[in-house]
Amino acid sequence: MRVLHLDLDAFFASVEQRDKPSLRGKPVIVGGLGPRGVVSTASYEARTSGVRSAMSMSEARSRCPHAAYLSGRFAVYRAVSAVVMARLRALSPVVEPLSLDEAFVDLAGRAGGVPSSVAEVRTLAAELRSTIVDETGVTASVGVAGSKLMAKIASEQAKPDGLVVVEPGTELELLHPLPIRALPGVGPATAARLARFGVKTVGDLARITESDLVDLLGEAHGRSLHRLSLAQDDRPVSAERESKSVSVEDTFDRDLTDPALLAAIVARLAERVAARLVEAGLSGRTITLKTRLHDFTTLSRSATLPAPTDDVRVLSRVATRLLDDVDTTGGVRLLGVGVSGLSDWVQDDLFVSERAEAADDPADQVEEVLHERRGWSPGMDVVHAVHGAGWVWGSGRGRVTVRFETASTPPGPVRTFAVDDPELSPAPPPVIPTDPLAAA
DNA sequence: TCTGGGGTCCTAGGACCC
DNA sequence: TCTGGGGTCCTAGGACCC
Repeated sequence: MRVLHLDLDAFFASVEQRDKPSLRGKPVIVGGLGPRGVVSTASYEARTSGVRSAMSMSEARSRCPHAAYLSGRFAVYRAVSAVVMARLRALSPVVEPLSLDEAFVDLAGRAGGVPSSVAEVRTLAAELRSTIVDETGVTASVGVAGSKLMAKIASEQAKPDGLVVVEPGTELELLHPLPIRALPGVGPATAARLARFGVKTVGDLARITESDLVDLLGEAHGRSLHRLSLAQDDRPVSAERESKSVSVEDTFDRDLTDPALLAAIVARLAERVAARLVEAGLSGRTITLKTRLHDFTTLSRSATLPAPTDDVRVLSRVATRLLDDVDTTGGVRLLGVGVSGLSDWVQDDLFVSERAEAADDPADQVEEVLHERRGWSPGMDVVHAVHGAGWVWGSGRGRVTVRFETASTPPGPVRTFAVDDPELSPAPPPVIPTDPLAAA
């Protein structure tokens, strides 16, 4: 019983009810209020009407027309969450937050060590829950067990405002009757696949051999679900997990088609990502553009730089270039820009700084320096003596791939050259369209 | 008016290297 | 000349989680 999982009940809605007494006892739904919003959190009163997280707001409104609909106050939720996490860290320093409203605690890191009896666990958890209500005004459900898997399942069983302790040896009797969706990693697609083999409960799953499960679901997924179905879970509670990507995305109230507008939006998203990177002291090598089309198909296009960057100009140039590879004529409902391959050092040195300061257009200079020092970087404009104007699509291992196109024929052909091809040289970038956003 | 925003992990194929 | 396997990096897509 060394792992504790805590989950705040209907967190966002509870905070709203706490701060506005007139909402108490009433259905409260927090989520996006625009035409394409979805439910983030529904209070228990709203759940009575069948409203659930991730449901479209339009459906929520038809199911529960009398609810209070709120867009959410994330700064407040973050502050409440910080109080809760601090309380957990006071219990044991080994705390792994999963989101604002959820965390694992490794009780082995506690001053008194792993509690030795169920009675001790109950006392500890009861004190924790009452402290949290006192300090924050919202209730928490807690599960305690020997593993992350069972602690999380226990807190789910405890909801709302309860406590479940799984005694050693009783795991399978709790686990096996549950639907497979109770296991982490079983979503709609996996559940549907397994249902075709008559697997509905975790107990059913436990009777499938590991090799059959691997054949059905793939190596990693098959093996891990096989183990979880037997309550075998030795994943450690990990306090410091480094982030692997940073991204920003926007869904538009209506589908957009104007290419200049789309390019300007991508540039703006890149600015937001860059700001987040700088704030976090991070930089990254791979830039990804995400595009969701009118029919909800989702595309991604990415390019990897020779060195990490947090420079808004580089991110913006590369991201807008990636957009050129996407056919947006049918309409776009979402655009996103992400950066991965993160480093916690910022790509910078005296050489780059001096050159950038001396330049009229620092973006050009940064690209030129990147080229001189590290090779061709994606998004860079180039000109080839034979093929004409193009831009760098990718590079590495002695080659550089260039996409050639004109305004009338995007996307054009892609050709590959040796990095030292004398016919190939950097070219001045085109003028970036200024502010068609005003037209939106 | 179906379907947000921020993430993580995995797979598969191709290029390239040894 | 043909055949080959392992490992890594990169890209694209998909499933999943809160």
